[in-house]
Amino acid sequence: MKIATYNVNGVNGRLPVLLRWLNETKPDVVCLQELKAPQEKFPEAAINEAGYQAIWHGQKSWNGVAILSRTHEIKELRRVLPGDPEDANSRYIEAIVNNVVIGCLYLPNGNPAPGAKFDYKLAWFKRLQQHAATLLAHKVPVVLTGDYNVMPTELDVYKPERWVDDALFRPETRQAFKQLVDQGWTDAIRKLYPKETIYTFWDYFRNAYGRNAGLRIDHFLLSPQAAKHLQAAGVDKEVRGWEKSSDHAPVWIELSI
DNA sequence: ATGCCGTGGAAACCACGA
Repeated sequence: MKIATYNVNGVNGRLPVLLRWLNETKPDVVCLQELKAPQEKFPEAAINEAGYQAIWHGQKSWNGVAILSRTHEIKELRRVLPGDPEDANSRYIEAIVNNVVIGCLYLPNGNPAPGAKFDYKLAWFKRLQQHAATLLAHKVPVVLTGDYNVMPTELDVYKPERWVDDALFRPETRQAFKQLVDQGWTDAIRKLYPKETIYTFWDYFRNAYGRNAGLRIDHFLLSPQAAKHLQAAGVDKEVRGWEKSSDHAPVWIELSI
């Protein structure tokens, strides 16, 4: 079972790239973030045509998340992260696919920090920790994936010293990610590649992709019941070099399920 | 050190992203 995550940065503007990537790599399940489309503007027909069912939670202009499945039925569990009824951002959607719980998330950026946006990021992180603990307690295969907007360690940043005050790399942010992982989750990429420089995002400008000035911010966290099935993981880095690409590249794992 | 680029939506610029 191949599961992928891709921050598309606009699902309609990105549609040709998304469809080409789906057709070339054919993941079984795909989590999308930053749809940047209201609920009724999701390109469902084109996704279906490509062989995928989909559930999604859209939002005008910003955010928006979706789960696609090629081979198995999608049973939606929720489309809101619990813990704050006031939070109207579409940043979380969760479903069971092939007996695996798939949580698709778009964690807030949090800049500028400090400030209200950073406070929102940390509060969202706390809610995610609480919900993740609930998921772990079920002792079933769970895959929590998406754009975490966190570089967990210095190995995940091309120039760590330049990012120390940034919301994606501040000590509070890294600490929150570590607390989450320490509940018992496995960071799939780091489990298989503990020492390698692996990025999932490159800025649009300053030739960041050409210079490999990247960040690793899109992650797969696996519950123990999922982690024991982990076979492979990687980044479809070449997609970032395609015409009209997102600033993120797709990331994927393969489970023996 | 910096939104220098890119997207969407409103309106011919602005918010936002990381």
